[in-house]
Amino acid sequence: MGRWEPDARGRMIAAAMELYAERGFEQTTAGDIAERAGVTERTFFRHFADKREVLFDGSDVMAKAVYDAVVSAPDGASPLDAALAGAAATSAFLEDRRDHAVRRARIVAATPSLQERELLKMAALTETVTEALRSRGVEEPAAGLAAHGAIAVFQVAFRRWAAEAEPPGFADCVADAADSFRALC
Amino acid sequence: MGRWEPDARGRMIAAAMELYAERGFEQTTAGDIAERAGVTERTFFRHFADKREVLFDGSDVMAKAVYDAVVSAPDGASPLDAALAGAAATSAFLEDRRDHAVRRARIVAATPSLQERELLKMAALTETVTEALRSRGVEEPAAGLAAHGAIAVFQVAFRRWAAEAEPPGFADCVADAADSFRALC
DNA sequence: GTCTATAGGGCGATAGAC
DNA sequence: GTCTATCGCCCTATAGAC
Repeated sequence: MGRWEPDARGRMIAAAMELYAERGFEQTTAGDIAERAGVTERTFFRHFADKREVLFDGSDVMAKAVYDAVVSAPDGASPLDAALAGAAATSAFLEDRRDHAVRRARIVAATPSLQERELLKMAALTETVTEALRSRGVEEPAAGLAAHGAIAVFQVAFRRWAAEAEPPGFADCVADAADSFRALC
Repeated sequence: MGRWEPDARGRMIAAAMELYAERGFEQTTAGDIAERAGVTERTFFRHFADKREVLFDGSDVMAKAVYDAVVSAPDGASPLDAALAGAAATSAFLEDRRDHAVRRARIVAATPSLQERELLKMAALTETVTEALRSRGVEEPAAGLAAHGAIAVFQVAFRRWAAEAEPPGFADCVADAADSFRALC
């Protein structure tokens, strides 16, 4: 056992989730989070660029997995199918954490400033999928449009998965949303 | 002529565009903008909720036009076609202001925090289109997915229209992007 | 760790329009 | 007189600099 309690980062994330849920994002100061986590305010800002970022830990790990899933989709897959393979890959990060995902989504939905950050991450993910498609030889504008479509499918799937009392698995929600998307055209 | 110069709001918007372009968003304080516009910092914040919002004046007027266009699309139009009518309606706000739109887009693209706000407006616009589709009797998830598709088409169309040296009209860019989108499925 | 500039909210005073 | 825009000063928290 070292000089500090272990997992300061995890404690800060947990403390932030609690406080944002209890009293709201704006009513929570960085100092409040640090205090509950047993660190100084300065330590909080060394781990997280800003107060929002604490709710987006690990989003680049998921982005990497999405990229790999798109790149390694079957050779014959259409641009849309390859992009949708990326959407499906997110289920590994959500399937067994529904409670946490729903609580987090509730906090984000209640706070415009957190929605903005979430949308920026989604836009970055769209860019990631676009890049992965281009590495498969897909040209613009098809690459960008297929990526946007896959992200829309993901969002619609997540909303249903979070809202329903007894939802099917997340992967099934993605598959259903993908079918609805294909039916559009 | 009264005590104050008229159109303080317009002067603040112009001053902000200039300063954000000259020295960047972060390097510009609200006081700088206010000073150049001949008002106090406090007046700036009375007109705009925050430093970002000054670049999004009139976005709700456009949202209203988009809503109306979707609602009044032909009776037989598919959900996607109705949503795309909304995307086409934005051309009235852009067609004759390419220079301004491009300068503004350049500033936004250079600043993550402005991108976040832009994405929030786009998400709100997606919600607007979704609502308009629902008022036409379109059910979820088709409404949300068609709305996302139309917004993607808009964004792809805008990017091309802004990037090309001698682009066709914005309406043509939307039509071309819509064709590419339909080809996805 | 300390120090500081800036964002952005609260509030009362003031000056004009009506 | 009322209503509204602007001002000026006070405040705290964020987040960057040192």
